Amino acid sequence: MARVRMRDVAEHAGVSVRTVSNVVNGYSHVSPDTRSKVQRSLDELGYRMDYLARGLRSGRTGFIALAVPFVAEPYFAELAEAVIRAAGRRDITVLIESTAGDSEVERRILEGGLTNVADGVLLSALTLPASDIATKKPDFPLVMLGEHSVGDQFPRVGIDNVEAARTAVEHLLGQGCRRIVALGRNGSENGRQRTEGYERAMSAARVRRVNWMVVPVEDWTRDQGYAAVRELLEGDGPLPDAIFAFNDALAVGALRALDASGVRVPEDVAVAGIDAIQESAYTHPPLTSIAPDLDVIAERALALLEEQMQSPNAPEQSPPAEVPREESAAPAIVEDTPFRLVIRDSSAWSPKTP
Amino acid sequence: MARVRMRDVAEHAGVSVRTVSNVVNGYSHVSPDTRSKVQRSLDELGYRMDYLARGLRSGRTGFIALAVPFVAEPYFAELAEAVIRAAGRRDITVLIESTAGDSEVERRILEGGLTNVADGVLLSALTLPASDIATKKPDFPLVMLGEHSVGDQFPRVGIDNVEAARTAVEHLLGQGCRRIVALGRNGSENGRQRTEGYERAMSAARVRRVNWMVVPVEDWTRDQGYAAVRELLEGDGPLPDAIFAFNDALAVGALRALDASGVRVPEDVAVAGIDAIQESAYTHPPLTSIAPDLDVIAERALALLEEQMQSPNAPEQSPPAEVPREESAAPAIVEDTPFRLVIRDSSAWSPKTP
DNA sequence: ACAGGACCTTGCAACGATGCAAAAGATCAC
DNA sequence: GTGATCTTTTGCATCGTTGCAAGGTCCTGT
Repeated sequence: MARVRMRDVAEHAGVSVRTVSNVVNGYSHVSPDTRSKVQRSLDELGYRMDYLARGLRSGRTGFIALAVPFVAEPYFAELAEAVIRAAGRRDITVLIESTAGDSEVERRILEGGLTNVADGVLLSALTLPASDIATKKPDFPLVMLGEHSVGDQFPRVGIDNVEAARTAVEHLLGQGCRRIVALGRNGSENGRQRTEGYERAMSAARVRRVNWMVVPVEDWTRDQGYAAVRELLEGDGPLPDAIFAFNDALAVGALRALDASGVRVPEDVAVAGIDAIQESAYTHPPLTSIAPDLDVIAERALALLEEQMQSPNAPEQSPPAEVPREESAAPAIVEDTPFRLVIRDSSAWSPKTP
Repeated sequence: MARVRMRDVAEHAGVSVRTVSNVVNGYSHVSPDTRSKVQRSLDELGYRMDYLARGLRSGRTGFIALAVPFVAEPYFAELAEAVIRAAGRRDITVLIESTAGDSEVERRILEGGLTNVADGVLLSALTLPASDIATKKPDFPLVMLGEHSVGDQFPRVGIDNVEAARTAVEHLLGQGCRRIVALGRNGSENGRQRTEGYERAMSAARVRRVNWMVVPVEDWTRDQGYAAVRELLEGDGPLPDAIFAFNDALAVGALRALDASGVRVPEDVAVAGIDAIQESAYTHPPLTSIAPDLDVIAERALALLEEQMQSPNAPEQSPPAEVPREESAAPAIVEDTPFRLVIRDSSAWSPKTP
């Protein structure tokens, strides 16, 4: 059975191809009679739209692309799930692309590598250096997820990383901890911001600088968290009384290392993370974490994307710019979405179940 | 800057559109002179292929679709990552679709809902009832992942679930466990097979039937594993001495429930799972599990898919079938891929680190 | 000098759908 | 009955690319 095209349906129903198209697209001026006749043929032949062909002609594919560094990282997987849910409510299909944390791939996406196949792009950039972001000005709908890009010339949706980190550290301070390790600084902007949140909280609590401690890692993964804490424990410095991990994956690794060394959590060392991935409710002990509202992030990101997709964009016929157009662009859209502090046993003494 | 088309490049370089196409596609009979001239224009104008248009004309999009029940389930996320890696080696882009475990969506995919946009489909079906699978005969390249479908008329790649389960249970038996609970039966074929593996192992070890125990769940998720074990512990029956969870997510939930109740693992109850998701190396204690080789699965699946994509398929002009074509189809291709038993502390007394 | 190739380049039509605008038919006021 | 208006249906061109096959040009061997 070869592919059924509109032409086939048209012949079967005895109408023109255009009329079939009208029925399929719910055009209003079609007589009920014709509509049902066509619909019957449609069903009978099992017609399915060729989205490629439609996309070619109409410029709309019905797809959006979501680019994340690693699909298998729980946070990104859960984010993807939220985006898929939100897109489903809008009859949009999500195409997920993995950048493998490669800045080359991220650059290619910024330059439009996915625009032919997707109407818009959600990019969760990991490594993209500020310089690249600053110079590019994409001519297609794009929304950045989660990362405060320096220039902020693209719309961005995500939690305020500084505030999130500060909230977590404040909580640990509130539990009486003072020697708090910040685990996870790396080259990323995100890492910088979470470091800043840590410093602000420590500073505000007047913790002596000698007790500050920032431990670098390469990636925000379980094994890096494990290795870093392992090293920390083997060192000869005094033990910290808390670990603030920049994400839950690091925290999971940290918990494992502490457990393996017989360090009690939270009695000896309290632990908190960021992301509140599902896994974090099942660690030993369950992990205190900052929970971004992924559904809100996805919803807002899609709304912003749709806004851009609807605006004519007017790339060519824009009237001669009055202002020389140098950085006179619209003010950056930066949406900070809400987050919650989820307190679990890893930082508190009132046991809870997942 | 509007979209740059081949026509624009052709004009800029002073050649025909077709020649540009030839250069872009690496056609061999192009003079070095022309090639470099075109290449220069290509770069200068920043040309990017419109994959939609190419796909429309040539029938090849360069995409394959991977449909999994839930992107956020670690096993599927890791599987997706493996598929993406394998596809990357072949210059294929993977489009990930989430079926949300909805058999309606799975059916739609089997009927070809993704064929316009993808050259082939990898489907990891969860709920698809045998009846549906049995009656459909897709006219596009399709490979099933992981699930032994009853009819097995589609190529399938994955571990032998019966053997995998048997291996895990044999290991627990080898540790001296006898009252082993199988955790995770549900309506799925996969669940049936893992139950069978459990039963075979128990039977072979001559464990008295009164000690067999199969606990049903709805989904193979952490919370279901937690709830089921919680219930088990609250019941008045004697405690099991081991839990064999049908996947690691269930095992993670089980471990948490045991931990919360103060049951020691593995001293009181040993635990083993299937999948060996990354998370399983970081549980308390680290989880013994069956590790399928995801890279092999992905690699073999793509190879089978490419085989189908290359074969002409000849759906219409096939010579009048000598045999009435009823179920005389080619023998099922079922590739069982290797797996390993990864022994960690949850079932053994020789401590290991992740 | 010329047929036969090999090499390079090109024009045309087509993939399956929709934008556009006009044609055909129906309805109504006067 | 006639034009005006509204509804319903249609034909044609077109989106950006590649398949096909032909048209050149330049060797090569005889």
